[in-house]
Amino acid sequence: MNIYDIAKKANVSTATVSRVLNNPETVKEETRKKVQKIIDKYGYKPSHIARGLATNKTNTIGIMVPDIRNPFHANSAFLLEQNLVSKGYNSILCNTSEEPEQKLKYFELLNQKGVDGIILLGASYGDKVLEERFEELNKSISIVLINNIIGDNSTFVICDEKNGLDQSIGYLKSKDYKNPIYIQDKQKYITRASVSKKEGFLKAIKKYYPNLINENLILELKEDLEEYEKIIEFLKSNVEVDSIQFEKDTSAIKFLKVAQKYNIEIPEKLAVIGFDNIDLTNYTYKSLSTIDHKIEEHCNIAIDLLIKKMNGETVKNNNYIIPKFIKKETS
Amino acid sequence: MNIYDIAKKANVSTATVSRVLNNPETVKEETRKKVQKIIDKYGYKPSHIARGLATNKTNTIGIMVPDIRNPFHANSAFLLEQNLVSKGYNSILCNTSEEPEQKLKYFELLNQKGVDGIILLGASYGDKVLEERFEELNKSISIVLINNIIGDNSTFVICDEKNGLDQSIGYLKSKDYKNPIYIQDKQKYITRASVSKKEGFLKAIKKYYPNLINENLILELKEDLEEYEKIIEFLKSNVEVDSIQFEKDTSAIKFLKVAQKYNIEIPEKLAVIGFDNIDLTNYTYKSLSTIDHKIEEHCNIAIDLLIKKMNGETVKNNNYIIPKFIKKETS
DNA sequence: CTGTTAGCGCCTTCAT
DNA sequence: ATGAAGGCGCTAACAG
Repeated sequence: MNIYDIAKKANVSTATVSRVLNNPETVKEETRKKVQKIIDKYGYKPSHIARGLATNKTNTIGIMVPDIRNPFHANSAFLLEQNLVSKGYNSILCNTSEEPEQKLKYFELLNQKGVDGIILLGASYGDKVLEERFEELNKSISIVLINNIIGDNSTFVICDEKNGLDQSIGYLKSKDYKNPIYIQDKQKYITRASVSKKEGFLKAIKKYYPNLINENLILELKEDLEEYEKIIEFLKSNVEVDSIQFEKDTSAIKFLKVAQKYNIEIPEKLAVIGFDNIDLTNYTYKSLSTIDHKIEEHCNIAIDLLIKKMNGETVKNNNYIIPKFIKKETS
Repeated sequence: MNIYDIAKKANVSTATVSRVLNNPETVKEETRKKVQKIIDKYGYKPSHIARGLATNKTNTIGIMVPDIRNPFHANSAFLLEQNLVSKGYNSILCNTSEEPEQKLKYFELLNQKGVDGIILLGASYGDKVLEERFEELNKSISIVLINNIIGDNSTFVICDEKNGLDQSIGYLKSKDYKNPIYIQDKQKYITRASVSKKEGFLKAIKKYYPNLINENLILELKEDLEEYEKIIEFLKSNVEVDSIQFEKDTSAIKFLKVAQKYNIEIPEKLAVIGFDNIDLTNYTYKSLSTIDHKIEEHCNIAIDLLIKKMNGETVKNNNYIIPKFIKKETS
C-alpha cells in the first residue's frame, strides 16, 4: 500500500495525499476528510525511506556512546532517546567503544544512513584521523558533543569537573579530613574529562590543603577489584590518608566492596567519594557520596542545541554545566 | 557525490559502478580497478537510503527493550548491537517502556523505517491490540522475541526460569536452610517471566520443602528501598524464614542495602538470591548469589534465528535456554 | 485548491 | 562485460 494506491482509491492525485499527510491545512476540508478516511481504512503509513530520499531528511539522530553497559552511558542514552522521540526524532544507537577507528566507522555509517544529526557522548582524545574526519563531517551534518571537545569548531556540552572537585575537596576539608588522595582509572585512552578531573583535584588540594602537595596524591589503577587491593596496601603504609576521591562512581563502588572485605570503617576512618551520581550510588551498603554530573541537563541542552543546528540556527559552541557535590553516607 | 558523478568520472555507466560496489566479480578487472580508484579518490559511499528504496532492504534491525537503564537490558542491547554490527547490520534502539501503546508505536515506527527485522526483548503480556498487530507484522517482517511469547506463531528465545528456581531452591535445601520465601516485584504489567519464576519457586518448594506450603511464601512488593522495610518486619514476625529468592538481581541488591541497615547477618541468618547474574552482583558488599540468565546465549541465538528468518529460512520457534545457579557470598 | 511531473540515488532487468 | 532505462515511494515546484 503506497501513496499511489491511496490516491487512486481516494480519486485524487498523489500530491494531494502527500499534502494531507504533511500540510493538511492546505487542502480543502472535504477532500482532506475523504483522503484521510482512505488512509485510516487501509492503515497506510508513508515509507520513511522514500520520504528520506525525497526530502534529504530522515528524522533520525545517531547516538554514539562508548559502551551502553556503563550505567552512566545507559542513563544518558535513555534520556536522549526519550527526549528525541518526544520531538519527533528517533535514534540509532552505536556502541563505539573507545577505539578511534570504531568511532570513525560509526561516523561513516551514520553519514551513509543519512542521519540528520549526531550526538557523541564521551571520550575521544587526540586522535588525528578521527579529528580530521570530524572537522569535515561537522560542516555537512549537525553534531553535538557531550563531555567532549574536538578541535575548535565543535559544539559541546561539558561538565565543569574542576568545580565539582572543588566542592568535594572543600567538603572534606570542612569535615576535617586530613589527607585526601585521588584514584585515577588507568585506561587505554586518556579523556578530556579524566584530565580535567585530575587537574581539578590538584587545584582543589592546593586551595584547601596548601601544605600537602606530594607525588603520592594520585594513584592510577585499573578499575578492577584485584587491582584495588593495592589501595589497601597504600593505606597501610600511608596512615595519614583518610579520604579518597574516585574518578567515577563505578570505580568507587568497586572499591567499597574491597574496603568492606578489609573492614575499613567508612566514613569514620576513610571517606570515599565518587563522580557522576549514578543510581547505584544509592544502593551500595553505604550510599556513596558523589558529585552529580547532572546528566539530564547535559542531554536536554545537547538536544536543544542539536535541533537548532539542524534548523540552520547558529548556537553557542561552548556549554558548561556546573555539577553538584552530594553528601551521602560514605563521607 | 553520487553514483552518477562517479560513473561520469570513471567513464562508465552507473550500472557498472553499482556492480563494482555490489558484485565486483561480475566486472572486468581493468574497469573495476578504474572505477574503484575514482571511488576511493572521492571517498564515495553509497546512500543507504537510496539503496533501501531500490532494494527494499535497510540492513537495519530494530531492538526494542523496555528500559535501557536496566542493566540487564543494557547488557542485552550491547550484546545484540555488537553481534549485529559484526554481521553487517546496524540497529535502532527503542526504549518502549512496558506500556503496550508505546510498544505498538515503536512497532509502527520500525515498520515505517523499513527495518529488516526486529528483536523484542522482555515483557508484553496479554494486551489484545498489541498481540493482534504483532501477529500481522509477524507475517511481513522477521521478528524474534527474547524472554517473551506472543500468540502461537512467534519465534522466541526464553529462559527456563523454572529450572533456575529448581536449582536455587535445591541449593538452599542442601545447605539446610529451613524456610525460603519469594519476593515478587509489584508491577503494572505482569510478564511471562515473572509468572514463570513464581510458579517455578512454588514447584521447587513443593519438591524440596514438601511440608512448607502456605500463603505467606510470596510477598509482592514494589522494587523500592522503603517498601523493602516491610520485608524486615515480615522477618521479625516470621522468625523461621531464613532465605529469600528475589525475582531479579536489581531487587535483591536493593534489599541487601536494607538488610545491612538492620544488621542482618547474611548468609548466616538469611540467604539472599537474585536472578539474572548482572555484573553488579559482584560488587555488592557481599557478592550476590544469583541465577545466571545466560543473556549472551539468548542474544546470539536470537540473532541467528533472526538472520535465518530474514533469509526466508524456517526456524524453530520455541527456543529454551537453561539458566545456572551461581553461588556467591549471600547464600 | 488540486494535478502533473520531475527528481531524490541507487539497483536491476534487458539489451547489446 | 557493459549500457540504457525503468522503478522504488514520496515530495515539491510549477501549472492550472
